[in-house]
Amino acid sequence: MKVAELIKRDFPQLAVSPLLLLEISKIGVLQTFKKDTILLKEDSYIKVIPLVVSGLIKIYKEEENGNEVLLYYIKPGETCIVSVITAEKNERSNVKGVVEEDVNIILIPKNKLYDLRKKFPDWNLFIYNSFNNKFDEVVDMIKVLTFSNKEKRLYDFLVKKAALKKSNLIQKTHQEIANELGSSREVISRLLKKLEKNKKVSLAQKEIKIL
Amino acid sequence: MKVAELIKRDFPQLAVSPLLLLEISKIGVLQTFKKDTILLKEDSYIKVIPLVVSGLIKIYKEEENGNEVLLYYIKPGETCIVSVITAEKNERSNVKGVVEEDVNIILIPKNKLYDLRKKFPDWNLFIYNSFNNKFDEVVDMIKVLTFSNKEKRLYDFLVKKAALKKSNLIQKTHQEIANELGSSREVISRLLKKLEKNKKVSLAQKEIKIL
DNA sequence: GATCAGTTGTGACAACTGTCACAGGATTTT
DNA sequence: AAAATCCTGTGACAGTTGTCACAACTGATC
Repeated sequence: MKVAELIKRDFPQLAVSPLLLLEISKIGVLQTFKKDTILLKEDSYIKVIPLVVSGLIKIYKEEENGNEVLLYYIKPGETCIVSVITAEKNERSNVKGVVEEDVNIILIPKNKLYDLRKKFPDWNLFIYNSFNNKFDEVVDMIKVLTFSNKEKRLYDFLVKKAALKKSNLIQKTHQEIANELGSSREVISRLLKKLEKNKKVSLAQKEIKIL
Repeated sequence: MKVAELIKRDFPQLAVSPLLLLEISKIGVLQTFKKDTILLKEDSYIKVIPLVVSGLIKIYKEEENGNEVLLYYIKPGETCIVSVITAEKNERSNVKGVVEEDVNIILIPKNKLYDLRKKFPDWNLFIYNSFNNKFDEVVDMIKVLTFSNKEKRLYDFLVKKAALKKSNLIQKTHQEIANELGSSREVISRLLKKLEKNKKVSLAQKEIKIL
């Protein structure tokens, strides 16, 4: 499939302007990455902006001592908003991007951003939208972190992940979940057992089913 | 002082483009608000975008049951990024904005946003910058909420507040601090005592001094 | 200076979370 | 099928946080 068609299918926000669509299909390059590929390291400069066509990318924030928290996922039809903004400011990334499920992404060279921003008001709206969505997500996370316990945080995480995967089966180890939530394996195991007891999930090896 | 001069003084980011400056001084209206004025309610539509000239605005996220958390402050030279984006999307606000210290702000009518975005690339960069800064702040907050205890969160809060006030004296009751951090008064009192014992702060009625 | 409202201090207790220790399943490799 | 490795379950314990109860202090007003 051509880039232009992919865009039409997955980026309805952009579809309003055929001109922008044409531009992106001209400057964008379609590429595939496998699960666990590190697309973006902390402290590195941004060279390309990704538009996700299929698959899932996860964005982490790292702590000095090696800990990390998952901030959010980037799903098809979205771009990595922190990449865009960091690139425009010519700064280094302060988050980490890893492929969660094999992705197809359209890569736009960083040096085209200026043109897009200047020539296509639609591009800005798209960025504003993306920004708004991710901002809402992290603010919601702050709400949960402030007022709820780990059990709710864990359950929210599972439900959101299932929605993104469009499947109620989550294939992750307790350790992986602990890493993404910035907790410890034992705590996650305990809470999952509790959720199982309360008929919220069912458990198997490397597999959690949302009920 | 005229709006144009205020902008020149307080919005160096915008100063690059005399044209944009001129435009804002034409469409902006200078206005003053007293401490505790509610500038923005949750669920209300955005009518104007504020550019803070002096003073301080605080942005809250509310929970269903009445709890709230402080997300960040808006200081001179900054705009309310969520207002801009919410306005562009024609949605209702999902945060609350309150005057923390008497403010002078330049108000820009919402319906001028489209023009600014379309005609002035500088405006977009300004928005991108603001966005980036606030995003960093909330992400940092997530880091602290995930990996640190309330004592660090409290101390970080006090230090940041002092920096914004440009004074090491913070005039707040323990209850007010508890509300802003989404905690309870007793916990804050206890932790402040502990900080005092460790020579990090000194305490008096309605007053905390950072040492 | 007595009263009162608002603010701060503190002990007791329960719930939650992280850590350590170790056992026991499940899967893969040999 | 034995061994090795990875994954999960669980008890014990300590530190943190929220809540309740109540005392004590401060500043303002009468």
